[in-house]
Amino acid sequence: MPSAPFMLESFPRAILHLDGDAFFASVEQAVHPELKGRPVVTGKERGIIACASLEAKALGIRRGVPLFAARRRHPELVVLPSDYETYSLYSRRMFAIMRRYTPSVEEYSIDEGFADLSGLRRVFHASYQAIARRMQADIQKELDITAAVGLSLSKSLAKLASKFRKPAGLTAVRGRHIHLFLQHIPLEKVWGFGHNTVHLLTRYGLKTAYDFAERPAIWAQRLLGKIGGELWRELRGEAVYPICPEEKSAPASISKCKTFTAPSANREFIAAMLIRNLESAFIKLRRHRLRARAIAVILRERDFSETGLEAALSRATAATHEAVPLAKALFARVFQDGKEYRATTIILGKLEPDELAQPDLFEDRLRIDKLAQVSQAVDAVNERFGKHTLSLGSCLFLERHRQTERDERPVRKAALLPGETRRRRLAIPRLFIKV
DNA sequence: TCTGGGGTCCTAGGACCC
DNA sequence: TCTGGGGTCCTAGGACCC
Repeated sequence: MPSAPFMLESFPRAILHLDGDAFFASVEQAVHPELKGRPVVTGKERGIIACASLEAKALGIRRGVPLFAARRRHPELVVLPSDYETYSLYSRRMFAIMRRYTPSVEEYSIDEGFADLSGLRRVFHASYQAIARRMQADIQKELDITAAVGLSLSKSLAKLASKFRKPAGLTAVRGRHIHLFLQHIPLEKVWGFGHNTVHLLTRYGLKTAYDFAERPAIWAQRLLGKIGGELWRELRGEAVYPICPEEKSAPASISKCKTFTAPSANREFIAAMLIRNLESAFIKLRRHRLRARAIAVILRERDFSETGLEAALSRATAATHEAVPLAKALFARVFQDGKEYRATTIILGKLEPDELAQPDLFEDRLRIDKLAQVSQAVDAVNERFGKHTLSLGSCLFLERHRQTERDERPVRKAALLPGETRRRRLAIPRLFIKV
């Protein structure tokens, strides 16, 4: 296949993508060294593998697989519940190490980040690869976990490069080698090409990322819209997507979804599950010091099809009780008798900072203040004694269905560095309040 | 691969207004 | 109460990500 380097008009950048290897499982092994060398998976609490250690991956175990299936074939698996507090602690430490080299670090997810190294060769008297290697070495030495790194001219290319040699690899793709690199990359590996897009591109006879990048720009743009045009440029080495070093901004929406193991047609039960989701979502909303102006209710049927409705609240609120009537009304319109459902979802949307909320002259101040106080008191109790210790009377129904499960977490926790904090939880019986 | 949970962004089309 | 063209806002739904 004839191929020539892609010509770049803008000044090339040095973008690094760092990806923690089997992050959750590796952190567990770092905190519990006795688990090293053993096949470890996390996700016990959901019954689905959230992360598989390198040893587990070697056995063919992948994330998303039901635990019982993996366990049946591999009884030696070490199955752990997720411990997000510790994972995010390690995540913060990992990004802190990256930021020693440049402030231009983007925390893309808990285990992945980007950094813009452009112009740093002179500062460090080292090549970009050498800087990347130091970063990797720091992480391995200080955190006892490994990370794969990709280095190239755009985020999309750097992300492809970091996946090229895993675990712990370093792959640099120079401008003049992009066209060769892309010939090894199947379409589905490209960040932003999902199932549907790959299927569409395949119908046009494309197989690799190179096939896509080698088409005319206008073709990509017309076929795949804005994203298509952007990815086309990114894959040719133009840094279209900037590194966003800003703190993760407030979320645009907060959702809570819960699947019940056996699909159910029981209206009362499903409604109770939904209100439980609503509570969880509002707890998270208040933790972010936000108010919601809209809520959506979605029900997932046995066949995985979904129906839902969204509606605006009469005012932005952070009090669960204010949203209950609307949630129930939406539920009544979405729910169909006789249909079996397997999951409920609540989405809080149109979020705004809590402190901006202006009281409306005609509102019932007393009632609103009271409800706000109730929510605050509930949060305080739950914060101290565990989520859902106090919940709405509407959830009482769930108590009859609740299965008691105890976590068998290993007792040891990661040691904290000065200035780091961790929240503690206490288990006490659940209470219910009726409003 | 029979499928968990939490997000973001884009686009088309309708409602409504001049 | 016949009708062009354009703008904005909103919602539903698709697609994708980790």
